[in-house]
Amino acid sequence: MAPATIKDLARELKLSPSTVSRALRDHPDISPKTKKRVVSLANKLDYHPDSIAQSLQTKKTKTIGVIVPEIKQPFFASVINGIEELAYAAGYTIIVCQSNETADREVLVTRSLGSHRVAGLLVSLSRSTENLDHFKVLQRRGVPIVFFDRVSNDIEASKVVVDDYKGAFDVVEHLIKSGYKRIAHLAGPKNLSISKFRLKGYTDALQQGNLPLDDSMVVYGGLDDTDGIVGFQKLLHLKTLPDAIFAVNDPVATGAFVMIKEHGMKIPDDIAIAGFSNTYMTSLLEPPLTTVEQPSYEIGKTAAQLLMEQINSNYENFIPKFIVLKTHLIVRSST
Amino acid sequence: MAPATIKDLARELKLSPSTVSRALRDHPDISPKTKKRVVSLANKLDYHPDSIAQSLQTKKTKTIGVIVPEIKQPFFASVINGIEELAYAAGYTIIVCQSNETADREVLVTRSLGSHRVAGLLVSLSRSTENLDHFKVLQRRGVPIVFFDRVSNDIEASKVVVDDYKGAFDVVEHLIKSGYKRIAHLAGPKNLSISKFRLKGYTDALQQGNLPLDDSMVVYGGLDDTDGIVGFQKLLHLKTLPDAIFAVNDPVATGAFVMIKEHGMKIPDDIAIAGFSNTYMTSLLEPPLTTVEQPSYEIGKTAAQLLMEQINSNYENFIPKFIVLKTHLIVRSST
DNA sequence: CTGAAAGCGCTAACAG
DNA sequence: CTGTTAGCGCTTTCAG
Repeated sequence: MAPATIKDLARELKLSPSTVSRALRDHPDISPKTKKRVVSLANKLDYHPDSIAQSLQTKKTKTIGVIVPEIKQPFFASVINGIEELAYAAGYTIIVCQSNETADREVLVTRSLGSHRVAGLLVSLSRSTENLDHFKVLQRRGVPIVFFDRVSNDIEASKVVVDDYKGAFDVVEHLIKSGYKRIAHLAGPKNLSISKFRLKGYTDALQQGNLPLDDSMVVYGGLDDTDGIVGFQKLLHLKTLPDAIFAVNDPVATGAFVMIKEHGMKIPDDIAIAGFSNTYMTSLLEPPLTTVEQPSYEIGKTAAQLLMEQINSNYENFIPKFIVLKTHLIVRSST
Repeated sequence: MAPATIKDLARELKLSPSTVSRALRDHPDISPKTKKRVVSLANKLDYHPDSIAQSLQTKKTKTIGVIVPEIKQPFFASVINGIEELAYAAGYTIIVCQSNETADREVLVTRSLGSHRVAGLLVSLSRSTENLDHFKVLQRRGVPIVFFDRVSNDIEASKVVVDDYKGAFDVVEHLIKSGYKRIAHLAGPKNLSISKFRLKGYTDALQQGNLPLDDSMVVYGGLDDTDGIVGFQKLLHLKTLPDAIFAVNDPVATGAFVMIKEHGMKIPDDIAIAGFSNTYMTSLLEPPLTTVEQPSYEIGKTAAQLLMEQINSNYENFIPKFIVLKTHLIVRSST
């Protein structure tokens, strides 16, 4: 059974489609009596406006696109929850896409979202993204974009991040104060903003703590637990082992964590370890992991908030905002 | 800058819009020469078809709606990945919505998806859903729906589940064979299909193992770690404590796990514990958790596959399929 | 207060 | 092989 249309209502009520349309949207021109008749029939026939047709007409949709590297990363799942809460309250639907950490796929989904005429875009960059032209095309069309967590300087747009620098600095400072002297860093992909800031926080904390910088103590890798495993194995080749490790994020920390134990070393006595994000599972490890809390849900809400504002503004002379949310050191017994 | 339309291309090439439209879609009627001209200009102007307009015309969209209770549950995140892979390969976009485990919200997002004229729906029921009319409305409109994991008998549709009964039976049988005599069950919400089957697997395994059924050993709750915490506390009130616990899923098992340790009991010596799903974190617990592997990614792919078939069929005399995927017992040292 | 007419961007007969 | 025409369901002038 085909869904009821405005025409159906009009025919049945002996009104014109335009009148029905106005009545449905509570236009002041329409008499209360007519409105009641229209609304009551609409309910009876279970009428719902065809948002496709609406969009074609108004050139606007009530959907916003979200691009994340991977849904399965708990951090992003939580960000999406934040986005959804706000978007939903504003009557928007979200389309979630994954770049699977590849630039190619990111370009494709961005285009697809553009073709869907999304009202705006919320993006966390894939780890292999270098070129941002695919986003600029949409911006030129007037599609607002807000970046979060993984951002780039090569594009003018509002951005929401956490203070990765300070988060990293705090955790390394904590390690130093706890007496660790040889602190290694399992770093993330070199081109990611989060990797850079966390690395900088690490080096600055070492310097302030008067500890020597040692390039061999920094191992670059990806962001998954397997990268933690590989990274730790590289550290094992050093002449002198580190006495503490700061990993770029929790999954990497977890991978290293497992390897440390497999090598029969005690945490934190033989080697201490800390992560970044405070994903749920870190609290369940034995010993529980020291980490840095990132307000993931807040990031989502804030980014969505900014996007909504931009959508509802006449974006002539729009000034991008750069919002930095606070992190919070969580000390547990792994350090 | 407004995006280029078919009209723009037509004007520039001195062709009619229909010719351009056909050329773009590689229609056999069009001469190779014309096609080339059209395609090359399209690339130059960065033309992409307006999928909104396409949908309005064809009454079809290339989007499929996905409704899950919560994205943040790793099981569902993984299912979504499976769905996405298949949908994406078939040129479909997915709109992911959460019911947040409430029936009200489920009704709202279902309607919204209907209004978006999705080509089909993939659904895992919220835990408070009793009435399925909101889905039946869409089915009557010809929108195919495939249910997965959390399904209901009250609706005729294809369904994809795992063998919850056997999974539960296997794990409880394993507990019995390992010598445990007083096996408790932290059960899920009573009205969920998965709860019922896992409970039945539990009771049947006890019977086959000649162990007495004891209602006080079955504690009903939700599906989160907090439910595991609460559930375990209820078990503590028993005169004789259980020597093993089978939890309806991993989060519940984890909650109980933490409480057991907090009470100073040893796993598995004082009390053994097993979960269901094989989420990643279960392998990291100390001791690692015995659980039942659910092929979450496969569930997503299979459900999407069924949906695609149904979308591409003339659903006159469509016969719903019921697919049961195998589970796999994973024995670790918590039992 | 209501209606008629046009058009959003695209596709699909039907002609030529 | 290409063009003309009509229309998807809705909103929006412009008239009454």
